Amino acid sequence: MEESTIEKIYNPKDVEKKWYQKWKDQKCFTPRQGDQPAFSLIMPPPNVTGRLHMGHALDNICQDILIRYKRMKGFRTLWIPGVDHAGIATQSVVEKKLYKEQKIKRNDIGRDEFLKHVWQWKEEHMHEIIQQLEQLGVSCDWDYLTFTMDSIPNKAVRKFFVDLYNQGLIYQAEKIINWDTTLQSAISDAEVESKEVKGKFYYIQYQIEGSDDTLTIATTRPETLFGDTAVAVNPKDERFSQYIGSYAILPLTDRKIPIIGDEYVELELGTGCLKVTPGHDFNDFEIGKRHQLPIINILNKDGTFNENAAAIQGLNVQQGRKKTIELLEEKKLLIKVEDRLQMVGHGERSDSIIEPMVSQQWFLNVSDMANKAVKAVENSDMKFFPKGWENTYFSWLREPKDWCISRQLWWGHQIPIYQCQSCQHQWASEQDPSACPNCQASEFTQDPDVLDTWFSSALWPLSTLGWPDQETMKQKDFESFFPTHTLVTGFDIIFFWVARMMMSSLSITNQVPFKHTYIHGIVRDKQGRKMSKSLGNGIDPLETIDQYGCDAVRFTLAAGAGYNRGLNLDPAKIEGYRNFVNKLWNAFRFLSPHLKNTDSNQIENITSLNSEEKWILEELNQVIEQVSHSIEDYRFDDASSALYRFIYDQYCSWFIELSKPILFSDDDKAKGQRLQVLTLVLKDILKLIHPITPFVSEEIYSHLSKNQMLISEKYPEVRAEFNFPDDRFKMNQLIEMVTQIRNLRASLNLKPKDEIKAQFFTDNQEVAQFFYQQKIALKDLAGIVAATISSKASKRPGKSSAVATDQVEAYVQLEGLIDLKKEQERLQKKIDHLLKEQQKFQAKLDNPKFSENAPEEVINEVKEKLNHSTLKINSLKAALNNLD
RNA sequence: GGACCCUUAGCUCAGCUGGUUAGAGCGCUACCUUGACAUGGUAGAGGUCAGAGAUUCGAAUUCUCUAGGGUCCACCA
Repeated sequence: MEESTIEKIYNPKDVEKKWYQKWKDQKCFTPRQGDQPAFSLIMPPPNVTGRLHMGHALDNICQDILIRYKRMKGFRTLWIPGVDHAGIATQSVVEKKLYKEQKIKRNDIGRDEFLKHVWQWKEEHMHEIIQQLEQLGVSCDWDYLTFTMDSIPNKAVRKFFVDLYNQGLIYQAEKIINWDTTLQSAISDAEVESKEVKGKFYYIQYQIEGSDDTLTIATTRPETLFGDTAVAVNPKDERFSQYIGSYAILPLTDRKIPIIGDEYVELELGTGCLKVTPGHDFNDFEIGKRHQLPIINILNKDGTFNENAAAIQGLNVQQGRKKTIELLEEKKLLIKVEDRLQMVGHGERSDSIIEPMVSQQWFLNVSDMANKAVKAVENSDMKFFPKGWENTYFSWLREPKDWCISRQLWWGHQIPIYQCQSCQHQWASEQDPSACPNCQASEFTQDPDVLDTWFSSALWPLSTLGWPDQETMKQKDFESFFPTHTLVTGFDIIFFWVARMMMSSLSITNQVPFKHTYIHGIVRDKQGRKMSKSLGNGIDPLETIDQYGCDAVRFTLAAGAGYNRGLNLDPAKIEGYRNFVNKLWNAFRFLSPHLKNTDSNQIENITSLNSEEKWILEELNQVIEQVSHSIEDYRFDDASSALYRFIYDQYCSWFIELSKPILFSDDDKAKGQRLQVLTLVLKDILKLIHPITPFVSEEIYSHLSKNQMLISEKYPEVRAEFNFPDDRFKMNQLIEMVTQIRNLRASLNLKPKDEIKAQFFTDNQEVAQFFYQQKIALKDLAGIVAATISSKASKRPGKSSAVATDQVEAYVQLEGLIDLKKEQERLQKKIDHLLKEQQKFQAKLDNPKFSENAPEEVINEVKEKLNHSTLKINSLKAALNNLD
């Protein structure tokens, strides 16, 4: 034992710092050597720009629980941490900073110079996010720390890209894409969120060429008419089909555009006439393809109108719309305007309205990969927990669209496509080339675009283990650790990330990147609302750790993480678990003065154990079983609550309380034995709970075990020799009896200090003997002095209150204190309640259909219950009769 | 428009393949500074498991419908 004083209130701050440093220094997070099976995880890399939020905390804590558990189970564990370069986010942070501090825009200094600034920024800030991760207590192997733009990931990206290019799966094309006018880049379909926006439906009149007839067109985007190249009607529409083949005069311009027939147009929608803008609408683009319509681009990259929309050139979309309406009104071509709710695409990152635009981009054809990825889940090579999430996964992968992978940014993996300036040959290359492979000319240019950040993320399980560099793969032991075991993440990135890792890994290695995917819920506030800046309801994990301690936060998140979709976080909960951590601390604090030689992990003489000792060991077995199962099933909630109950109720409230008289007695033998049990159970508790609350458990353990750190201990297993069902039964009788007597005392308004005399009656010899041994406990816990135990044949005392379990009756004599009438009522009420129960069971058994159909187990169970309530009823009835 | 999920104590939630006297934490009430812990102890109140119907010997649990809430996907001009 250390001599230092043990504080009354557990103080997490110093403890956390101390142990994290020790674990790191002693390489506890590094996979151990040997031939044990491997277990590996990859950390979803947080953005280098970010600050950790509760979602990160939950995600990482679940992983840490798994890795600590498996490590203690003897696996060769590896958890690989990483940080994401987050193309868009980082580039804009640095852009803003440069402008703010030096009034420099990126175009002023050029690409290379700008990237130097970004790298510098990254060097300065990456450690911040790592430090935040460390505060969560994560036991990942920092030697494996990977940044998504490190040279190995870059090699991985280039190799994957070049292979796909050479297979013809990556291609360049002029297609309609989502254009983010703020970022001035293309983004993928997955990065567009539709949001409901209040808009208007404008009805515009078009003149038909060479006729007095007009067509009315309804649109939400009148300003795009400058890019229109047709009017479409449904050929089946009798109102308009006659016009197909004629031309309409496009208002505000001098152009005439064909009126075409296309099945896509719906009869009931709008006016039944559709303006077709192939350059700025996904559907119109398709219609345009079918009818070989020309494409007119009317927007600049920043979202203002260009010369093709001369009347509104230079205006942004909002202004352009207003101006267009004014012009139409002047010409009396605007028939009417209606309010309308519509879904409009917004950029995930920038939140600005996405403009569909036709542009030259790189695409990846994912059909085959997606197919493989679907099959891998269908045949359970990879399993989702909870299973339901595979639907989300399938829905994305079963209708794959080509992935737009190029981004008009500077920060990211530059596309490894080169073009020769003399022969125009285009090729993809894993290394920076020195000459054109076609004509050997040394003048060539690299495609300026970078790849979607998710393209490198898709390779994360491979690149973090060194792929494709053979040397590094060996050094990182790719062989052992790939495929990884479990991916832990949120459902919001099932298709962004999970699906894409599956696709790339299957395509490269023919193996799944991980065998399980555990999807946890989204952390929300107490009322179930998303945490957001605008609502101001965010809970910062680091502040919370500062306030309550890391273990309390970890336990709270673990207790909330199961198979649910949301985790509503209430600070009151964290406080509650802070108290629980303190409870554990105080259990240790109570024991510590009694502990001398605590390094023993043995019970010297199992046969000499008494019933309560056997009971706690039996209960220990139960909790070991339950916690292990729950963690393996990703039911961290079940694991936490099993531990909570065992520690709080079984260990602290009963076992420690029952141990007090022995520890304060002079019976050295009994004391020694009891301490062995107390210590063994406490040590197992610490081992069991360590994955969830690593700090407090390690701290306490350091007082109990001199040589070994808890993090490297072996996880408890169920011990066959601790199987004591009979003692469990006896102990439960005692617990029930004590509880009932306390209840009786409360109903009689007795003060805690008031002592009572009791007579027990039972025909169960075992229980009788046990109660006899527990005289002191009965005094301490129920305030009973002078108890006697006799058989049920004996005469019951008069003027007494009584309580009963199914085995034991207790009569409490309280001369003068008992109001006979009240007591009668109390007993009658109990009896009535039990009678109802009894009738229910009896009715079941009397029902012939029940006994015919129900399995024997169930029937026996009901019989047993009937028997219990009958026994109790008889006891209480006797007590009632005995009252007067 | 499709798909999925939720509705159990005042609050936040467990309740697995149908058989419990329907549970936990917080909150609440009463009493307690008993030599680990007031970040504590003991006891208690509180639920016709959203509603209706069906299957069954038996439904919080399975099925159908209704009402309310949520999430994701979708190009409805």
